[in-house]
Amino acid sequence: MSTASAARREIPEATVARLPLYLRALASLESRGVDVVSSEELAEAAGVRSAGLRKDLSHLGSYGVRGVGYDVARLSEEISRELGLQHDWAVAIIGMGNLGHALAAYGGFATRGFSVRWLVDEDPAIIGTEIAGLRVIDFAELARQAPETIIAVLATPPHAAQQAADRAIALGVRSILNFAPCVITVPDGVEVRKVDLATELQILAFHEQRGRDEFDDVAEGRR
Amino acid sequence: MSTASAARREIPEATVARLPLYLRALASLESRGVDVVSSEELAEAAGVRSAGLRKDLSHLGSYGVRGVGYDVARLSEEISRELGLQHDWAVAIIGMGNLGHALAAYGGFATRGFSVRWLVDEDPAIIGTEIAGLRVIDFAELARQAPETIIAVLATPPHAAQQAADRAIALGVRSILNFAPCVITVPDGVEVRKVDLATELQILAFHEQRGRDEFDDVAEGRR
DNA sequence: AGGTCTTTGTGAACGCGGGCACAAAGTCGC
DNA sequence: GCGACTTTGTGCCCGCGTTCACAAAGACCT
Repeated sequence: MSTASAARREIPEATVARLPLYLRALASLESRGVDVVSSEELAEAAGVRSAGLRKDLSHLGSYGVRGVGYDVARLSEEISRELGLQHDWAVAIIGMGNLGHALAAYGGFATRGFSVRWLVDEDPAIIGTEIAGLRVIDFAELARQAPETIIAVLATPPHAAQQAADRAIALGVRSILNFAPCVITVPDGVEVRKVDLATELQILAFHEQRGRDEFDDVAEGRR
Repeated sequence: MSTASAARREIPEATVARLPLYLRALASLESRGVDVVSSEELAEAAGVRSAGLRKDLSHLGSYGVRGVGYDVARLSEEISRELGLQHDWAVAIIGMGNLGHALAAYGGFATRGFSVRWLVDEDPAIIGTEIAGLRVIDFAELARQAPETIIAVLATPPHAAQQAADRAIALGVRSILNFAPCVITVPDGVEVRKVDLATELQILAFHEQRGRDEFDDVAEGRR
C-alpha cells in the first residue's frame, strides 16, 4: 500500500548523489579515447572506493563485463538515462544579483544537460537589461513563457527567497536549487537542494582550527 | 594509540555541518530581539528536528536551561567559538572567471566570519585589474603576501584546478573550497570541500524525472 | 578446449546518524 | 517552600551507507 509502485528499481539517495560524479569521470575518460574502464580506475577518477562504485552501478542493473570492466560509452549513456539527461532541462535563474549574474554567465551548465532559459528579477532597474544573451524578465512574464517543466535556481537575497520560491512553485516548479542562505519551506512533492557558500567555509574553518592542534598525531600514526 | 589525544570532545562530522545553520538561525532570531529560544523553535528555524538539535548542542557541552530553553546570545557565541569564528578568516579566491568574479563581489562572506583578501589568476590580461576593490595578483605575489593561515577558494576551470590546488598547498593552505567540477587530490592533512553546481542540478533532474511518474502515490497515502 | 587469471557483483559485518521516548532538572505560580 | 509544568539531555533502537572479502563469471592464453 505504501510502497505501491516500487516497480522501478529503487536507487539509494547516496548512490544518486554520486552518479553525476561518475558521469563526469566517464566524460573525461571518453574524451581521452578510453573506451573500457575497470571499477578500480573509474573509482580513482571519481574519487570514491571501487567496491562502492560497483555497488552503485549494480543498482542500475549495470552491464560490466567480468574480467574486463565497463564500456565507457555504454555506461555513460546508461547513467545519463537514469538521471534523465537525454534531453536538456530548462532552467530559470531567479534573482539577478552578483551570484545570479555569474550563474547566468557560467558555461558549466550547458554541457551537462541544462539550458538556462530565463532570468528573473523584480527590480525594475534590472528587468529588461540583457545578461549573457538573455533579457531579464519579471515573474509575470515568466508565468506567460514557461509552460513546461522547469528547474528554478534561487539566487535572491535571503529575505526574498521564500516569496520567490512560493511564486515559482505556483508556476509548477517542483525542483529548486537554493543559493540563498536561509531555510525555505515548500509543500510535499517539491524537492529543494541548497548550496550555502558561507556554511561550507565555516565547516572548513572548524577543521582548520581543530587541525592546527591535533593533526600532527592524528594524520600520522607515528612520529 | 590511534585516537591519541581525544582529549577534546569529539564532535561528529554531521553535527559540525549543521552548526553553521544554527548560527544563522540564531543570528536571525537575535536581530529580531529574541533572547531565549527553545529547541523546538530553533529547530524549526534551522530546518531540523528538535531532538537532533538538542543532541547536536549537547556535544559542545551546551548550556541550555531546562524548562526555559537556550540563551540566544550565549549559544551563538558558543557555536562561533566552536567553529573558530571569533576572528575572521582570510580567504584567497583563485581563478577570476565568471564564478570567481561573482564570489569576489558576493557580500555574503564578510558577515559570516570571512574576509576575502586576495584574488588570484594566472592570465596576464586579468592580473592587475581591480575587482570589488581588490587588485588581481598572480601566485608569486600571493606567496609574498600571504604568511598567515588562509583558506583557498578554487574557481578555476577544471583543467587548471589541480595545479592551482598544488600551488596553494605549497603556500601552506590546508583548507580548500573547490568549485571546479573535477576531483583534486591532496595530501593528508588538507581538507577539501567541493561545490558542484551542475551535479546538484543533475540530482534534481533525477528526482524530477522520477517524480513525474511516481509522486502521486508516494506523496499522498490516499487518492 | 581447458585452465588460469582478471574483474565484477554481492552477502555479511560494522559503524554512524537520526528518531523516539523518558527521566532529570530547573522554573514559575501559589 | 512546595508542587506542577516545561524543556533539556540522553539512552536505546533502527535503518542506511560503507567496507571487506569472496564466489561467480567470463576473457585470454596455450
